Amino acid sequence: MVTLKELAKLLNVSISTVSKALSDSNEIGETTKNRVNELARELNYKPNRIAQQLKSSKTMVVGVVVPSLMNPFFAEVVHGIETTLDNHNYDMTVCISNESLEKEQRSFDLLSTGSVDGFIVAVARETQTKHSINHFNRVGKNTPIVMFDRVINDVECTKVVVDDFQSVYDATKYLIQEEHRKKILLISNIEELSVGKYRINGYNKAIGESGLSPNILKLGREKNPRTFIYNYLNKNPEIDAILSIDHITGIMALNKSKLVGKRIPEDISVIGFGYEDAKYVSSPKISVIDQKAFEIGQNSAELLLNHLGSVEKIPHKTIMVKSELIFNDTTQKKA
Amino acid sequence: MVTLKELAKLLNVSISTVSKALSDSNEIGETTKNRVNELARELNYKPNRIAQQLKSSKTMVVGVVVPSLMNPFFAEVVHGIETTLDNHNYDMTVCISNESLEKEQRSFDLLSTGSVDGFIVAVARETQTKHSINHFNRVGKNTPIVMFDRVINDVECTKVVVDDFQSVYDATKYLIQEEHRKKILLISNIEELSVGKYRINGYNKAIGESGLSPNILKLGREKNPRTFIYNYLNKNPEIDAILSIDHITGIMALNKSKLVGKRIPEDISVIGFGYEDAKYVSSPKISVIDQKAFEIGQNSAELLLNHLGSVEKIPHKTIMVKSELIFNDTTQKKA
DNA sequence: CTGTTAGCGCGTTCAG
DNA sequence: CTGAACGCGCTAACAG
Repeated sequence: MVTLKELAKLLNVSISTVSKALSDSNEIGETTKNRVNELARELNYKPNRIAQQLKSSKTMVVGVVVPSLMNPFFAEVVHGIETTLDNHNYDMTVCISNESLEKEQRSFDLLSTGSVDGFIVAVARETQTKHSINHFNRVGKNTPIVMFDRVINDVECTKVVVDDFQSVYDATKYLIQEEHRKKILLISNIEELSVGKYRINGYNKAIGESGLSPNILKLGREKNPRTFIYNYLNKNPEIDAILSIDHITGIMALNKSKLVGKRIPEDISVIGFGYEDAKYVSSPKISVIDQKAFEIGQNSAELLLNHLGSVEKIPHKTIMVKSELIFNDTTQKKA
Repeated sequence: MVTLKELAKLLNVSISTVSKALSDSNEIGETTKNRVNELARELNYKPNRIAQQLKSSKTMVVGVVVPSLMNPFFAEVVHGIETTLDNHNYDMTVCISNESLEKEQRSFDLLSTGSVDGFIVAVARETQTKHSINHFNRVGKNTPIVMFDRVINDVECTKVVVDDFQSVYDATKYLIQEEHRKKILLISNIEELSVGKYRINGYNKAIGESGLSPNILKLGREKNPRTFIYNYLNKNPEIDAILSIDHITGIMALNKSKLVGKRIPEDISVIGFGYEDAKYVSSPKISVIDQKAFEIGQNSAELLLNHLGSVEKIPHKTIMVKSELIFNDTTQKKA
């Protein structure tokens, strides 16, 4: 790596002259600037970012800590984050917590020692169930944190949440009022997460308001979710609508509905959750509550950059990204 | 952020004494060590990584440049990379090229100026079609590069490739010899990528050896691939097996086969490509050529770490990660 | 217009 | 056993 020092030596000028010349300071004469710039280009000089970071105590790097990248929702959020960060010349260090509290803590503690200017995080399952928040508070004192989707209310920081309650409430209402469904099954494998609870609450409220009775199938970490769903549908043929609150069980339920001989959407409506791409792998194309993952990522990054850009402390706020009920071919109303 | 200097001041000792005490140097007396360690813990002292990096000219960070994270194959590879890096206390900076040459170049040039110790990359589509390799050579002189999956032969670096040709050849042979299929359709949306071409070659060789005639459906960037597939299957009812060489069209074809009234796997066998999780969203569970994406990531990271760990130059090599034909429920042979 | 000096935070000689 | 001094590469205040 060629450094300022080398350039200075070769040109018989001082280091700071070179530095100033390269940053086009008006303290330096045209001729010297030209000499410097030419040699720099010739030798392909690039300032060492680490040294700049040490000097400025800014890294232009954001730490992104997510539970998984194999979950398409998180993958898309990260894509949104990257897009916005790139527009502002920031890089991102990605850590995958694997839903582990310990890993999440380690990532925060390591990166917070100068490696990043801020964090964007969706907290791990274990962190949420154990309600462990020390690492956030420890780090958050010096480094801004933005939480998205999986947030912890007790941590004071900026948050980007999904309208979990409302979106499921609305979808349930739709099934009741527009499609006149009577036996609506809610299906889930994330009932222990905060977002899962909000979504279930939305369902329960809508069901309660209509005098119907709830049917909830909680799969959790069930080993054979598909068999489980199949058996349930077989034993409960009166089910006339299925609403999934995660990105996978909706498609499973759709497939199993066909197997038990239901016509879709005539006999049974299906609404999935999470991301629009689900329609590519489902048949018929599944209708979904689209969480707008990309936007969530963009918003998270923008809010963080606001904090990084301003000198004084900005008050923390919580913004909500509205989901959209997208009608494809598993509901009676079509696109 | 608390620094060595602050600790030194509070304890009335010199900075270097604190530094040595914290690294448990035997130059320092027990009592001093204890005093230092206690205060350090109390004030939650953590060494500034940027300063360490500048000093050591090692960052313990790897740059990972991939075309996309929404493609589950790349998401899983990145997961594998992260797992291995984490075991060795490395972090990763992830850049998404979005298949753009310009973005890929920018990532390489920026990160190579001290930010990372090495790179792992799957080259962008545009880079591959334009065969632009200057940025790799420029950076590769000082910083080791590992390419995976989408590699460029002319660049001298370590490579991790998939047995694209062989895996598709074997799967085709299987369909011919074990299942006695006569009209095997190859379906693809990546025929312009190098890996796509290798896979098609594997198919053609197996077909040719058996005296059958090839049937290839190239979807490219087709807007309505599903309709396209449906129409094709309708017009060609003699098709008795489908082999997809990407991670998505196999599931589409499976769904459409059911729609045209085929029994699976009695009337028609389906083999998908890419990742085993595909079975969760397909019904019946799709049989696949599993690319071992996680292993590819692990291997890439390990090879890079070898280079980073050794002082002298290690010769570049190319390793191949073997895929596995996984039998689920869309082939006559079952798991 | 150019150079000297200092310092970001750390680790590591070398002197005492 | 402890401290002073230096340098990693860069920027910026301050002299000249």
